Amino acid sequence: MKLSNYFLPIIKEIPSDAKIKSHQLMIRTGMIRQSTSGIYSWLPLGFKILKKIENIVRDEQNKAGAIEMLMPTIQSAEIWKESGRYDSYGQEMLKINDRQKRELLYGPTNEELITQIFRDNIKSYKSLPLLLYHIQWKFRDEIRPRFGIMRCREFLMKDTYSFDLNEKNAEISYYKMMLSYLKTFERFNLKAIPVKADTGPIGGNLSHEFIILADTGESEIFTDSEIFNFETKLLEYNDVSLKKLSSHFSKFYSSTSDLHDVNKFQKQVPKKNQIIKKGVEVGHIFYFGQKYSKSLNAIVNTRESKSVNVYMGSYGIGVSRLVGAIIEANYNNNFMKWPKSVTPFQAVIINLGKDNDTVTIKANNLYQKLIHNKFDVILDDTDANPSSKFKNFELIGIPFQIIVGSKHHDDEFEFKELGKDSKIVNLDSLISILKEEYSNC
RNA sequence: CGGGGCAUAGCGCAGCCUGGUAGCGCAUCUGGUUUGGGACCAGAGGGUCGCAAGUUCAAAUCUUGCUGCCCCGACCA
Repeated sequence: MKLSNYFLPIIKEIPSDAKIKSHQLMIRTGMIRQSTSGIYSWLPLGFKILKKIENIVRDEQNKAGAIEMLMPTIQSAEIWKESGRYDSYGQEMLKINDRQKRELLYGPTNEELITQIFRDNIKSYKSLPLLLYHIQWKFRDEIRPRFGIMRCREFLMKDTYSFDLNEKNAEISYYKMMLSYLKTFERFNLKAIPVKADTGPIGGNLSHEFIILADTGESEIFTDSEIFNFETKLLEYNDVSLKKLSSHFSKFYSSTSDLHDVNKFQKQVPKKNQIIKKGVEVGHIFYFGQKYSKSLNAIVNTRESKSVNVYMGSYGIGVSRLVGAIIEANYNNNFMKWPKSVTPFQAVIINLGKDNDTVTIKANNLYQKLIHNKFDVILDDTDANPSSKFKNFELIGIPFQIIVGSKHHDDEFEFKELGKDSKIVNLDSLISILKEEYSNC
């Protein structure tokens, strides 16, 4: 992509409405623009990052054996009346009437709809276990939206639903998702801590929130530093691995403020290990058993020809919120820096030359070479001042810059990783460095 | 939903108290000089001053109502 052809509206001033860093940076770098309170447009840069995050979430869901589908944003009120949540969900639900005065709603979550689909189509234990997910926009009419996309009304969420024949199997599905979540967040270089959580309006009795530590977070967590001593890389989706996982995370104290037990915390966690920090909730998993399968009548036959209401769980990741959470976790005073897995461009070529001079030709040739090698790069081919180019691309946080100016010879390129000193490399090693850096993404 | 604040050019703001031809900075466009850390000169375009009503010879300015947005709180992914 050439910057001159791209849509990247950068703002020099800090927007007065934006109070936290991720919100400010997303506005300034032209990632998002507010449409109305709590509702945002995703401009090309932000959209690209959002999609990259979405794809990683998708990839890890697929690896865990979940199957993707897509349910609509608009749902009928009927099934919500059946489950009893049409009234109990409260004012966060956006209710809509169509021209026939039919009662519709913009889905805040999909337990009812997926359960309806399940009950209408699955009748046998042989179809179980089943993990279905979709990545779809949700709407929750927050009392007070704030912090940009961190607490907004319309947001992109991945939600998975598990269906099992009994409680024991359902627990396996639950821990599969827990493992999948840990692996997912690691791919963003984020440390997400699973903490025991309140089940809220979703209902149920086993639940973890996944919290990313950040001072601007809205959740407070209490945990044991030992909980971090855990390696998910070698764990697979089998009984042995899942058992290891569940025993590790039940061994150590970790709680949100809702369920926090001060005495237990003091007794169970050695002073030096006590962690009390703020964080951003980026995922939430629930096991709720037969809550919806009973109210919505989702029944399968067992091997013994008995009817059983299926045991279910639901598992959410705030995909759009993750964009903000990743920024909150990665910025410093001078710039933010995207993890390589989600960076909007893998590298930026900053051309400091003038029209048609040798520097510009060199920069264009490099651009072609990198495109040819399948790198996703952006070339700053504008005639802005060098200083503003440097500032802007630091702000945007692309991890690697290649600066092409008149200082260096034909086969010398200035290669700079954000936050580090630049070094001079030739074309071949430039390409192999980039290949190496992006080999895991 | 309670409390507070704001609404004037794309963005950030001044003007309002004390009514009298709409301003500044940044951004944009044109021309020129620049080009390794947010450059300079000259010029240009861009506004039903959130909406509606009222007071007045005259309203961005005073009054009333409405709408939108932001902040604090309770609530929540």
